[in-house]
Amino acid sequence: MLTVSLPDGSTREYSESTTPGQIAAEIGPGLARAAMAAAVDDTIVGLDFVIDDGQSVALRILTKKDPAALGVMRHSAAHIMARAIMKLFPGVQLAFGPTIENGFYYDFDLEHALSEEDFEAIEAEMKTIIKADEVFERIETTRTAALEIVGDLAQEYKVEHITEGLADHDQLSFYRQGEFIDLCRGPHIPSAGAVGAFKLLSVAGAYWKGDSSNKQLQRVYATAFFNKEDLAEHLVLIEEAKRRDHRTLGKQLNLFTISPLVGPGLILWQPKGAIIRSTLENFIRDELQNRGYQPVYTPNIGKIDLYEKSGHYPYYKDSMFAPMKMEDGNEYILKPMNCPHHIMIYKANPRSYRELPLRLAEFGTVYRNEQSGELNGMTRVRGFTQDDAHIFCTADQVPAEFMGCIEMTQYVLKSLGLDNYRVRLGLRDPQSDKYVGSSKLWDHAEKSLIEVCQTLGIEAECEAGEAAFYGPKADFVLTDCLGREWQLGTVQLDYNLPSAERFALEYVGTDNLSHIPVMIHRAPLGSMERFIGMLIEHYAGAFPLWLAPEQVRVLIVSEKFEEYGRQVAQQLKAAGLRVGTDYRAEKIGAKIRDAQLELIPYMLILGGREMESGQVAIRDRIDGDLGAVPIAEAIAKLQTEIDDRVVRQSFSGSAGFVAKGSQNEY
RNA sequence: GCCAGCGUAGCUCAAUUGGCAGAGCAGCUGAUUUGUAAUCAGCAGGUCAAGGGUUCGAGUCCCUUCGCUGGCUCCA
Repeated sequence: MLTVSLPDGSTREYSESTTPGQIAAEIGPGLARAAMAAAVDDTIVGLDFVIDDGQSVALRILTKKDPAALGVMRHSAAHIMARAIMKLFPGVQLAFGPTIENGFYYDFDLEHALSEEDFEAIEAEMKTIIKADEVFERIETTRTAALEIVGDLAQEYKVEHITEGLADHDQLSFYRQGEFIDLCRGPHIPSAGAVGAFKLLSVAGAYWKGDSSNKQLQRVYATAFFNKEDLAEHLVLIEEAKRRDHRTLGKQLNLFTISPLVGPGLILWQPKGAIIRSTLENFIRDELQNRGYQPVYTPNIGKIDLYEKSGHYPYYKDSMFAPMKMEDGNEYILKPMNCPHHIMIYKANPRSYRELPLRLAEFGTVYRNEQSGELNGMTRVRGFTQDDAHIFCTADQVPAEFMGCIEMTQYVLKSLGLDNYRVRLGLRDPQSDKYVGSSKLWDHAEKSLIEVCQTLGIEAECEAGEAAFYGPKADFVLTDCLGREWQLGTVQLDYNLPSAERFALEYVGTDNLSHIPVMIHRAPLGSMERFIGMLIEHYAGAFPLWLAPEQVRVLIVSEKFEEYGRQVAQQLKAAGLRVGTDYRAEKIGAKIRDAQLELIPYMLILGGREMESGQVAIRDRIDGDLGAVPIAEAIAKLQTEIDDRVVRQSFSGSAGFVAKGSQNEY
């Protein structure tokens, strides 16, 4: 007896094995037509999946409306793409072709170097395949038979995959569609016709099995949807992301520039970008002071011996700028981290438990020689400034310090209108013994990390094995207004650098004995470069008033009012506002347009009426003309908005972009 | 670093099979004195990324280097 329960609560009984496809057909021809896949006890399967007799299962038929069906269809689309490419180019070797966040890719090894020029032909071929609407047929085989099949097809990568990756699978499956057959776990949609709309997006190199010592394959990225409208919507979001690209906006709005002559990956902050950065830095500086941090300054270079001692140099030599050799025999390097310098400040005095926690903060600029292919605008650079601090504390103080770090990050992000984030807790891999520090310390720390997140009501996910060898960590992952993820700030415990093997840090405890402190690295924003790069994209260049480089611009209706304009501008400046002026001999419409395009939050428009009444006409970037008010009133309005750090507008759509931010830089 | 693509004025982009390097915006000068998203005219602006080669002739074809883009690998 086979019992199948359906989402509506009803149950059906069968005397023998059956499939979701058959059950859907029984329920109704409409459902059978709409069915794409099924979920049996929450496992996604194809409609041809055999539900064995003698069990009791929950079944859901998945139609085009189910997000899970989209993933199934996209994988089928990957097969269709592979089939098309094999048809067009001889000697294609297939590697892997999985579904990803917003689409799918397939890795190929072929003689012809694929380029976007080939996309048209591939898409045309795919269209033909989809139109033919052939079924995806599942073929189950034994290992031996499977090896024979891929051997006959001369698919070397599949042979290797069966022999190695699938070594412990006795039973394997293939999917056949027309002449195309591919080793595949499935499931697939019933037939190709259900792929409503698709588009090839890009081609890129990718190493076989993600290992750079392996051969590089050609990866084609694409996406697919059940209907044209969804695809169009997705493409609009891709366009929106392009429009917000911080590299484009940074150039347009004169925020920063990169000069090949200065060097790739080295950011030159233009005055407008520098205002944003320094405003943000001042904000954080105030907050650090409130929270008991002490500012320190350390140089940009240090003797190589310092980094030998910390262990960084031997390990990260390749991604550091080469040492500078001096005539006296000493070698110096550009600092890739601030922590060893801060440690030396700690070590400059004998420390008592009474001084702990000692919190040393610095906007420290560090240099890392990132691989050239890795550089990207402000988000991946060779010189960057961390909003860094190191906390030296006792093991008992770790939970409170950790709590403080998280709270500060929460506060900072909230002040920027960044509400959508989660915390990723990197914990030990229980199998590994690579970790520094006693397991008692680790237990204590990991437990307190989890508890603090719970107390603060933060969405936290634990990832075993993601901890650094020297301590557990918490990374902030922010989702921006387009749904893209950015890895930003981090809090990391460190049992390594203070240890006797490294810097042998000490403090005298209440027991008058020497103890080793715990060190916490933390940076709520991560790097100023990456963070502001992200902010530019999140705000699409339209910064909230408190951060806007030019907060208000005075526009005069004609040159007759220039003198009045100067008076108004002077008053705004005196009130501490960042004011710009436009006294050009242009029509007011042109001046407004220019200010609008430069994303100036407020314009004050001055003509005869305003001059006579001592008023200003406020024009809001978002809401337009707000009418005339006395100057003092306009100033008060802007100041309130600045003091409250109001974030007025940020596009909020859910593009579901893939998390492409690289890892944090600690 | 690797694979692929790209590089023309400050910016966005043209330039036919290899045949006189162009436009809009921005800039400068002048005129205009303007009421809520573009006033008009003139001027100036280039080692076509750099270097080498093929050719009667190269922005265009080939090679090398640099830079950028999309990915991969890496990321304290």
